[in-house]
Amino acid sequence: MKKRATVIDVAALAGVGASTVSRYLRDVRVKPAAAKRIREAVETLGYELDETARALRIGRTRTIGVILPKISNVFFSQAMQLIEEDARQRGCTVIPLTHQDRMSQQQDNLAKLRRFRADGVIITSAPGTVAAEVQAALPHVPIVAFDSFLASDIDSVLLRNREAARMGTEHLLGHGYKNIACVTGKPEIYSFKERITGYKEAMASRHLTPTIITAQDYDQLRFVLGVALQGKKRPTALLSLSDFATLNVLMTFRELGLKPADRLPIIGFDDFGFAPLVDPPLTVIRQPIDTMVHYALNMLFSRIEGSGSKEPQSISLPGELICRRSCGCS
Amino acid sequence: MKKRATVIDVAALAGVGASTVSRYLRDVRVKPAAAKRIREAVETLGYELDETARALRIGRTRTIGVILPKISNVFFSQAMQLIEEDARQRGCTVIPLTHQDRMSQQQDNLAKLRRFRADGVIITSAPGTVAAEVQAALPHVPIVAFDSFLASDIDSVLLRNREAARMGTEHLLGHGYKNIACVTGKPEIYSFKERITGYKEAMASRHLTPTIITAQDYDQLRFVLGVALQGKKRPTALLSLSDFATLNVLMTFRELGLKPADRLPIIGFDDFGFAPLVDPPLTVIRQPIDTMVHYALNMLFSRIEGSGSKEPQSISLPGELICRRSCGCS
DNA sequence: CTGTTAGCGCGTTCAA
DNA sequence: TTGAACGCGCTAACAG
Repeated sequence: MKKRATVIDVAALAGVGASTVSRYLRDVRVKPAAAKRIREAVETLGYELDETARALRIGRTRTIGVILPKISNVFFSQAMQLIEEDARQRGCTVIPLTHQDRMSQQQDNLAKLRRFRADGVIITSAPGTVAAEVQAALPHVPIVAFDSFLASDIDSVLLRNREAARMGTEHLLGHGYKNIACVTGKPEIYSFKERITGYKEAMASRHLTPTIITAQDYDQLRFVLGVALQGKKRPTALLSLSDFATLNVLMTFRELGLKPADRLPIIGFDDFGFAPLVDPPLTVIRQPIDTMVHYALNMLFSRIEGSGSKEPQSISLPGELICRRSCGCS
Repeated sequence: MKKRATVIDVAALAGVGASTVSRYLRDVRVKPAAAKRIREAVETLGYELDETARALRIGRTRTIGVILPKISNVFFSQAMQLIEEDARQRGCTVIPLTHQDRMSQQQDNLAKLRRFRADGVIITSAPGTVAAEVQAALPHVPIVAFDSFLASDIDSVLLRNREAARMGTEHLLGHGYKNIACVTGKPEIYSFKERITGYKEAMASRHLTPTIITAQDYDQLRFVLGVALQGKKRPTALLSLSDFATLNVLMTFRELGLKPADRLPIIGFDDFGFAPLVDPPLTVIRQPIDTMVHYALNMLFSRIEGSGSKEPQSISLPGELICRRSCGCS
């Protein structure tokens, strides 16, 4: 079991000093003859840079942390995929950490990133998060909030949640539905809160009373939905704030034995593979995930590289209404 | 901008030696009085261990790499979620690296894990992978193959793919369908290859001719499917080897304007949220993802801790047929 | 049980 | 341009 080669071994074999090897590895000018010998030495020894040693020395780990509620979720798994690809192209690795909407777990995540000296972090914060605490937990580490907002002095990129929810609600109103209910899990989550506001705004503009159907967990949500859909003042259309909420609505339709024709018109958030395949095909509000990730990483890396120590900015992108038939359009 | 505290700072403030602090941090016995002073010093200085320095010193990073085709995929995103949770409980962090079924990208991933000194790796290898190369790329690093097989001397955990595909096919045969076609993307992927074999075995046992409907990318698959479903000798039932393939089959049904009643009976792999909601509800073969992840991490960590330097083992778990209606069951 | 000391592998002075 | 020497923050060996 021979040990792995170090710069010193390479230096010895190439007949140069260790620092010359170091320079060569970092693309600093080195005399061509030396460079050639070093290259050969690296080759024969199978030398490979040790990132942990480099990290200790220069204080940068080439690692970014991603704190999010859950990876197994269409929206976040797509975001993670894009983040990983982007980070890879920049020579960085990604550390995903989930908090499952629990503050204590988010604190653990922050502490872990501190110990691992992440160069930057992207965070979709848990409900109840205090911006200052996050800031304090990661001193001098660039942070960008993703799909959530922390404070005006922290970069963020998100969907124009209120506007998107208003758009969806108004589309339904345009079809003549009045008694539109809004269904969502965990209404204390930032983006849901915003969407609820947008929905209420749209309802208020027509002097209609908003109805929020919600529950802490999804089993309970299904129960509440069942009750609401069979009640006397049952809604005539639904705005669902997430793919998961939509799934539960459709499950409830099914459990209630509602035929496609008898199902309530519905618009959901997030476009996912099976949206066109349910009956009737689902009208959704799509989030521009790729653009969101793109902006988020650009902002993060420009902070990390210190190049742009400009004003913190908050980028918000519009949702796109993808009309299929569940909203009442033909 | 004050610098972060180090063990030395803590030691000085507590009036002890640096190694005592180190011992305290690692839960090695320290005199209670000293422990108390150290605890206070840590508190007032806001000291936090530097994992990069520790990693350099002890040669372990408390990090495991996960190489997989793509995160945005129901199966893998669920697996990643479970891996992250499990690793967190063991005090480790996870580095996900995707290869998108490309060998060159997989090589890059392996090299990256080598530079970052990952303590272990879980890999769903790209088609064409040579076990020895992976082995050589990560000398002395425990590896476990997940949802793929590398070599008999490398731990692995996978679905009993052949058996599962046979079971699905036989279920369809039991309903009286003869001309069953198997649809899949990238048939060179390990688990698909195995499933194809299982399908063929089942067909052969009844002296029936197998038909594989496949294509390199999914747009093309949809085209091929369209042709196959309208041809003269069109199949009377379908076995779909992945959720993504199933999605494309259903899309094709839709593009062809087939009414639910006219759709071919189908059994798919992977149970996903919307499976019960398509029309007719989808019969699927569920993979026990949680159990698979559980075994994989147990094996990996027992190698990392060196406790069990026992024989390499290959664990294979049965799939579960979840009968809904798309298979012809009522 | 504790403190002192010597590196882990690298990048970075600084003098040559 | 280059090499020697030092130190990033931590743990392990050793002597007390």
